[in-house]
Amino acid sequence: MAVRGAEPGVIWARPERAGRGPKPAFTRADIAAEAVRIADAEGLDAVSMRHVAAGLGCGTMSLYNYVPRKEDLYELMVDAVSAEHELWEPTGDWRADMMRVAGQTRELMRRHPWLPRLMSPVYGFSPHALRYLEHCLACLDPMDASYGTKFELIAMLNGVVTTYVRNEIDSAERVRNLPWSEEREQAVRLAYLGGQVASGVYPRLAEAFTQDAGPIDMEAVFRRVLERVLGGFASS
Amino acid sequence: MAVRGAEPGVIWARPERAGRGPKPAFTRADIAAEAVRIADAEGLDAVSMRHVAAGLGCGTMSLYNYVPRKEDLYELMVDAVSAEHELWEPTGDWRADMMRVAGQTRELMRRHPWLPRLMSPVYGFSPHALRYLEHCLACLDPMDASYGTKFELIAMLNGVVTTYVRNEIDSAERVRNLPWSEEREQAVRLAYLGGQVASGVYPRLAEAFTQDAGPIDMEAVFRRVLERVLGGFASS
DNA sequence: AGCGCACTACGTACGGTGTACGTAACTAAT
DNA sequence: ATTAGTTACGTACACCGTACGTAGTGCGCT
Repeated sequence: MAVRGAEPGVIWARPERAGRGPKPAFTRADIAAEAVRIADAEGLDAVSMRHVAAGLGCGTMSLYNYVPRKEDLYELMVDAVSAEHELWEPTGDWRADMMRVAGQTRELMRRHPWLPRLMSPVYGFSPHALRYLEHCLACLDPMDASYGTKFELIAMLNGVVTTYVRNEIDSAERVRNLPWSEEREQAVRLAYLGGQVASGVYPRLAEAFTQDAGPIDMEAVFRRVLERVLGGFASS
Repeated sequence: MAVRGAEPGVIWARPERAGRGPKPAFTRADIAAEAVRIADAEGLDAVSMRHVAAGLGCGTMSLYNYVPRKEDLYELMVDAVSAEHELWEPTGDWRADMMRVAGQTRELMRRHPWLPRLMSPVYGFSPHALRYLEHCLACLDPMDASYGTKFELIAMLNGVVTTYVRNEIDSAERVRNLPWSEEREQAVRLAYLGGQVASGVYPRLAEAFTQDAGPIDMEAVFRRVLERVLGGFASS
């Protein structure tokens, strides 16, 4: 009888293929690809064990031979798309390089809108994540700082990008999924907000809302915020 | 017959009490408090409509009179604990004040470890969130910047704190929940990581791991990172 | 005063989820 | 050839969110 999930931790630690029984019908890559396909097409919530198994053309429980828990399936997915990170020869300008890294991460998340929800530093040690980390460190070679500081910078940058893109995506998705129209939703929200602000309890918010009427250039905000973060690290 | 969820958006827009029928048995605050109690005691996953209803001593479906969708229950929870934010008279030193805000947010999230998972800027307009925002703006009065920049700063700070605390909590929770021992888990992870790093494909990672042997002072890291972010905004 | 209606309350039911467990087929090592 | 470890997968369980129907309640209007 199989060990059935008694093994600890990291899925990457166990060999993909055990020597003994009949040869597996799928690779981890197959499974990850199918899960990613589903998530891209129908959203993360559509990624269920049954659904993925059906997509692969096998029984639901067969999946558990490859993936001990659903969490591990998520980990496979994150690793799979992390492979899309394009790596390049560092230019020597670490700030520019890190900006480029951030931009790529952002593009990655836009291609796979479910990524931010799964991004957690706990998943930080998959093979492709290691490649990515090494690449970041290479870009940071010219930076005069300890590895500790560099890790802080990388974690920070990832965190900021994740948070930022998550906002973008979540609001967009929420608007798309709601049954009533976007205008109706926005009208209700604005009416409520206006009412609250008009109460006089929030004078600064009130002032800000009369002031900031124009639409905001998200692209510019993104770049500016990142520049600031990098600036914070450069000065030290 | 009741309207049954055909109303759009924000739960805060609809009045807590309608004039017509029998008076509701609970307030939103009651419901939020119960949900928070459960989440604190048994984790966010234990917060189900059935569970909350049982805790309140009413039928499951009765909850839907107060809370159109589960997402709104989450929104109530976030607002409820946001009330714990202590507000003070700004000191005039906006960097110090914002550091204090961040520290409080962190404490809040440690008291309610499920908070980071629910924190999303989409929930940014609950009554207590507005209070919090106004307070931040008050702290930022001495800062020479547009409201746009100030909002960017606040969002950024929240994002960083959330990301940071989420790491702390998620890793802790993961370790606590796993059936095998922490040492075994860490041993497996380290063995795997060591093997990967020893392959020679990640020279910088290898160097970093031989170097950074000591335990890291999370408190110091937290403060340092925040200082950097604030520094990035101060210089502009 | 009394009618009607908007509201509360709540049981039932449906379609979904993750996954524990039992069983049968298969193959590599002994 | 035997056997032990693996793969495959169907069944079953305990949960989830919530659509819907129905009964009771009391405010607002006529």
